[in-house]
Amino acid sequence: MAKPDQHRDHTVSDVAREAGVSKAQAARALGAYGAVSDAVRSRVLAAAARLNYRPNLPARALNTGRSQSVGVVVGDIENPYFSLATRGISDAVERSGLGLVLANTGERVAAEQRAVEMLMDQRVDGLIVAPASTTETAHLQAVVDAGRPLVLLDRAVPQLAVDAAVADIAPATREAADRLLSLGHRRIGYITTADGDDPDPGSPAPLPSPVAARVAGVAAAFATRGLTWDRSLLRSGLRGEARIGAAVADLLTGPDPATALIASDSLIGLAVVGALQEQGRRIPEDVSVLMYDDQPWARLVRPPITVVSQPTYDIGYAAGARLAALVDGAVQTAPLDPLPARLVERGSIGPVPGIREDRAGSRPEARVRS
Amino acid sequence: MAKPDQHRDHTVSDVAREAGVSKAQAARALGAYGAVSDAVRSRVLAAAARLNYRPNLPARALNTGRSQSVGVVVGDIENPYFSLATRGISDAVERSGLGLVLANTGERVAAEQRAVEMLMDQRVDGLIVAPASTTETAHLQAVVDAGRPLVLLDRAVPQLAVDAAVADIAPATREAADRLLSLGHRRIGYITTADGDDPDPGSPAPLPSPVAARVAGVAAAFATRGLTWDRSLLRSGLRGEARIGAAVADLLTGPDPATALIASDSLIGLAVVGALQEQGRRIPEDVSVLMYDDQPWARLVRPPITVVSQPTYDIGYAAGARLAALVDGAVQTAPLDPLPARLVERGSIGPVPGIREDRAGSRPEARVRS
DNA sequence: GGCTGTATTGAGACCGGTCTCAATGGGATT
DNA sequence: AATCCCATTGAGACCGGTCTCAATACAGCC
Repeated sequence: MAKPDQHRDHTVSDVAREAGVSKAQAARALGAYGAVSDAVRSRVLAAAARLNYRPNLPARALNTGRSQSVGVVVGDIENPYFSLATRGISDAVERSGLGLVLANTGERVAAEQRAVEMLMDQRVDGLIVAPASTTETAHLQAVVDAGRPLVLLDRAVPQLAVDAAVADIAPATREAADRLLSLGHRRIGYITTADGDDPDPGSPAPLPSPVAARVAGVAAAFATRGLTWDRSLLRSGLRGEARIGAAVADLLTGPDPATALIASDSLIGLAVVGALQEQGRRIPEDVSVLMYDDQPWARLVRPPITVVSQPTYDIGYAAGARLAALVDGAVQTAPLDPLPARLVERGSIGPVPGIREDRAGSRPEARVRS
Repeated sequence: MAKPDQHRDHTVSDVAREAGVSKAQAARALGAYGAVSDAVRSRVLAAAARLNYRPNLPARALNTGRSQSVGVVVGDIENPYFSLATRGISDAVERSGLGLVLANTGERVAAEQRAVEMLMDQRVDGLIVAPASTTETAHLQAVVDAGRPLVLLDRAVPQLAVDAAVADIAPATREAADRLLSLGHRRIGYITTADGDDPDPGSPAPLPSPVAARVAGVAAAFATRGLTWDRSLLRSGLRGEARIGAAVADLLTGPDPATALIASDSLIGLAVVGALQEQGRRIPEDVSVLMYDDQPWARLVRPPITVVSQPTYDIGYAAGARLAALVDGAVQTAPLDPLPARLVERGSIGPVPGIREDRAGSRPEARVRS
């Protein structure tokens, strides 16, 4: 029954023979390049259809050096931020007939380096990368040096002169922090998965740029009021619900606990809200909560979560569109401008609970682990 | 400044010359195939390192016919189900050193056909597809005929003799429906994005298999009690929050409204819960809600949502692992067995509101459009 | 020591396209 | 009608690997 599929699909030469023209002419007609007369073109195309000819893309890639596809390197496709951005990228590059090669790094720099290398070996026409590190970027510089278009996603890298599709989160962050300050909050905790706690106080924190920008925004809001944000309330490098829950518990206990928490992305927000529920803390009566990324569920929970909303799809789309343009040979155009983020106020932030003196009872410490 | 990057990266021949061996031997050492003495191998590898040699993957793909990558075709990467499954796939195939080429179809068959064709042209080593249609599968049959490994994701196709990584949702569905029945519900609405309402009553509905299985499970639960599920409560082909909201409103009005709603995936669940909140219906007092896929937010909303939970990541991982095995030349092994789904009861389902006679007041029809 | 068998080696064809370059041919120019 | 031009055509090199095959080398054997 199963004949030993000896049928080896047809090649340009087969089509040429079938159409009665030279291989070169057939190739030109099929590849839509060079000069071909209408008569020859239609005969070749007809022959190709008759034989059900399909081009061998690797062969084409071999001698053009381009593969009609772009690489996308993200930290975690499972993160709604990246999956939505990827959708935007996909929609954008598809319009240019480009395919998508995806690589997941788990936010590990080593994996990112391998992925980028592999994609370059594959001769992708361009690369979109959400860099895991702001400092270890030699592999990205190598992409630039090799002359391949590169667009960064979500995170800019100062020392890299390439386009970056990012949101302008500083203003909305400052606005959000200011809102918390006007509600009386002074102890504001910030929780992020990103690495880069600065062990040497005084040295600039090597946090990924968007996180750094957010943290800076918070600090700026304090500074505007002549106050100083207590940087010890920044918790970074937190992976997994358990560790985030522990950080939440930790931030809310002790002599001078946080009264508001900022979650650096929706995955963290999920863990924070879950931990608070589990620990019996009420939002916003006991703790105010602010989150980055406006996921659909944010307005369904009770109370709905106040968020800094980013146009994630659009950011991905912008990255894809710009990369497609560069692949098409656009000369260096104006840099991509950051897309606006905005504060969406919902019910999860409220006035600071009580005054320091009479806080007993409003913070049910015993209810941990319901 | 920008020197005309004339440097054309090094090839096997360059390495061979540098190592003082023949091109053939260098290629064998670099490609890790054929017979090479230790002495030659180490000299070649050293030379390669010195020149910073990188293989040209398209060239390799050209004459091996394999590209060290697999294609993944999903309906919508933005859907948490697919992004999580994709993560599983990615983790699984990465262990075999395979890359991932992603294609988004928007659940459109035509786009799926184009994507599959393109991936085949690219000579991917295998394909994972979540087919948009159960009936239009000629392009998938073509993959099989071409001898490329194919694994279906989430949805099986009866007439296609290939592996499928799916969840066994029928039992959990029957259990869920039975639970609703025992709570007194008789009017159960089912809402899905999938196409395939059967216009000809009597003809088998061409719903994608998992949806068909779920619908069948509901009907079976009714049948077990000697009842019949009113199929007019099935709403399919619903894309976009607006249309889902309208369907919800529609199902809940009229002489014999639904008292429970089943959302076929988490995106729909989101829209349903949102619509209910907006329309001023209380869960579960006015309407019971059941959803497929246990997203993290399901237990954070008030009340937490009762779900049929699928091991989505594992399904993706299983698909990826099986495909990798097939790519490695595994002979047809035992079919993948379905992974278990289970009912997770939370607070979103409750007894049917009142008895038909005195339902006034418990269903606030006027509150629509708050 | 001569013989057979296996491990290495190098030359060169080949994969399926693209592209250079010289040759061909018809139309426009004068 | 002769000349020039330009569009079209075909032959064949080439892209950077893999792989076949004959040649060579070295081992163990009688």
